[in-house]
Amino acid sequence: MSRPTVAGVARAAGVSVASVSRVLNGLPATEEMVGRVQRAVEELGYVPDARARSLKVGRTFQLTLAVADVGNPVYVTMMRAVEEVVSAAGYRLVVTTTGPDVADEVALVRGMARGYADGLVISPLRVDDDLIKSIRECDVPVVVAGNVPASAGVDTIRANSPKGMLLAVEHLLQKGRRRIAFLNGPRDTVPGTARAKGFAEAMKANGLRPVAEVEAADFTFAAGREAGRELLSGLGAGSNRADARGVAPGDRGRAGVAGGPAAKRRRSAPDAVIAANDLLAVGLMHELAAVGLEVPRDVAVVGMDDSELAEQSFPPLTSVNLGSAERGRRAAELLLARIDDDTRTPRRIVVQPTLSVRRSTP
Amino acid sequence: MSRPTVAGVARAAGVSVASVSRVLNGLPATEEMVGRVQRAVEELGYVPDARARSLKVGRTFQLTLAVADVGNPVYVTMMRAVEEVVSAAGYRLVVTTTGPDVADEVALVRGMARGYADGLVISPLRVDDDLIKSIRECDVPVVVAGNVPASAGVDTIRANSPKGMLLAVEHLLQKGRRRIAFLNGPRDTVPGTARAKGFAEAMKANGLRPVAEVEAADFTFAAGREAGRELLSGLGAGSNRADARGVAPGDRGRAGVAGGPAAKRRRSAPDAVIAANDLLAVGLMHELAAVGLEVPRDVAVVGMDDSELAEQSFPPLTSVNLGSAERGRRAAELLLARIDDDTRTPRRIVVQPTLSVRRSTP
DNA sequence: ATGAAAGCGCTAACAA
DNA sequence: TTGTTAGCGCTTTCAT
Repeated sequence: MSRPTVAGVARAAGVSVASVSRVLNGLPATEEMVGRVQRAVEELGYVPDARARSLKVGRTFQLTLAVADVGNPVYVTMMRAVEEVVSAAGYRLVVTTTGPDVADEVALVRGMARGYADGLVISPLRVDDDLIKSIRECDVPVVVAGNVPASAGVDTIRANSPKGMLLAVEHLLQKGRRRIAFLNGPRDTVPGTARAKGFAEAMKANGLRPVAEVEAADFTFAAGREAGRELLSGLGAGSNRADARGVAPGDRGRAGVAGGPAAKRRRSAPDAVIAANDLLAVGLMHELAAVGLEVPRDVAVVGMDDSELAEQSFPPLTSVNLGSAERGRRAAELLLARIDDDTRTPRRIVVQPTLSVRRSTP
Repeated sequence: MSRPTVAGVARAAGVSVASVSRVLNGLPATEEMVGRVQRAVEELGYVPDARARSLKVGRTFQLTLAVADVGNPVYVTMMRAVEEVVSAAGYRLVVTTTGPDVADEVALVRGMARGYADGLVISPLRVDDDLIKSIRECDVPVVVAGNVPASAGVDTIRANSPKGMLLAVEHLLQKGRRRIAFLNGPRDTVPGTARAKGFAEAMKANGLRPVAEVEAADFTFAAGREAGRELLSGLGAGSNRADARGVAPGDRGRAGVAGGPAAKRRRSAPDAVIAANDLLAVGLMHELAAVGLEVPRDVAVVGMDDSELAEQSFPPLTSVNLGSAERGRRAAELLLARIDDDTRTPRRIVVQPTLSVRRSTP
């Protein structure tokens, strides 16, 4: 025997399907009616079909969160925040992965028109006109957690990368580090662009010139290692190494400050690296260890995202908190608000960063 | 104007709705018919409604993967594997989080009857009769990635924890470590039970008695730190510290280690710890560092799951690979097979572990 | 307060 | 090959 339907329940209860539906939806009915229906429901183990219901009422009570890579811990933070808000509002949250290609993102947004969910929060890694077009044409509300032009006319919530970079640079400066290098992710991504720009500005504002800049192939640990290797091999980074254990714990071992023939080399060796996210930073730290450089003594490292990984890494990673939790929360709120009223003018919210100082900086 | 439907397309193309449906589903039609329909579809930007379609055909072409905690990197591995298999089979994968309570899991399984997806892979943290009952009664196929009794009559795929523990213990033994402690997760969970049992057996088989056993409140980093602290404070673990370079900078001054009945302490101080998963292991390593113990010199650490975190941690973590990727892959295959044929007898697959040796063991 | 019936958008008989 | 039509399971008028 197949799954019971309203009709089955109605038959079992000896009432009409309309009455069953009413009782199920808490609309007015007599005590007795409620009792009969509930008994029948119980007895048959009836569970209403969400597809049929949503076909009729035009809503699924599901919301989708689309992220590029479930392995990136920043999305974990965001997911948790989104989940909390949407479930409090009575929605189910489903998470899907897009992968790194913009084509996948476009396909996902287009697919939303099929009625899988009542709304979408998307955190796109790459953005192009196709994607913006698909978002604008999407029948269900979309909130972008990331940077898209205002002309797109869509609700967005984004981080303030330049400000975050400023926080990182100034923190390092305050700790006496001036030979700052930058380990970026792919520059053709939204965060990659924003962070490159932010880094350049922050350095300039402080009268500094970057010691080195490398671009990882992805925002992943593996890519971070590889790019870290490149960063270290291209420069005389090894010259930072303090003379091993002869150095007292308090001494930050700024070897090479004194002049000498190695001046040129020394000049180009970073005493600090800012990484565009925590995964890259951790990958870099592995490479630093591999060539015998100690963090933070020889090289200070600052990550971005302040994800769970920053806390878990060793040494714990100083990281720019770009407000992933708040972005997630507010993205969800924006989405709920737009579902509620589709005519409101699109909002563009910027979340301000803070710096979580840990032991990877002196 | 609202979203176009088959009727709209049919009108625009001057054909019947049935013809539209046929063309869309690739059923035989004349060149001209295909052309007309496709033109109309293009023009109107028509996208078929998945809800209506699935209401009619009885399938959603979506599969659900339910995990307890998106922050646990072992699920990342599993997710990736499941995703790969199901998307190759033409299904969308949606991921949902259950949280740690069995009630949430039961609610999720019951909810599947509402038709959200054509199948479910669930990796339950806690299992009780209610959950098993709900799985057995579930109208859509369910595959359990975890340990449920054979009597449940459900497809399962699980790890071989005892074997994994044996691998860990024997590896440590081979490296000359005999004072082995165990950092478990909550024992009222499926993995917690399995690993406690496995650890006890593995130790016994090698004629060893555990130096200490502690139970973390959750399978999380924070709980790992806390339980790690407990483990270290309850024992004279600090006595392991090689004298080496004097006092390390991170030394938190383990007062009371010197003097007193050191012999007793030393006997009970572990020279190796096996943690029930990677997050716990990493949490522990932070606590070890905090009391000035070096890994692996003073204490060797073995994690379980061989997740991305094992590779990312510092030092990289030796970890028992319980086959999360393979479990994910085969769980997905099992699910697809059952969707294909609901009458096949339930299979119970056990995946064999391997050991990924890294630098946290000597 | 309850019941009969229309219809959400689609597919699959069945008819032509 | 194409069109007509009956539902999939549900909610919601509109009568009663």
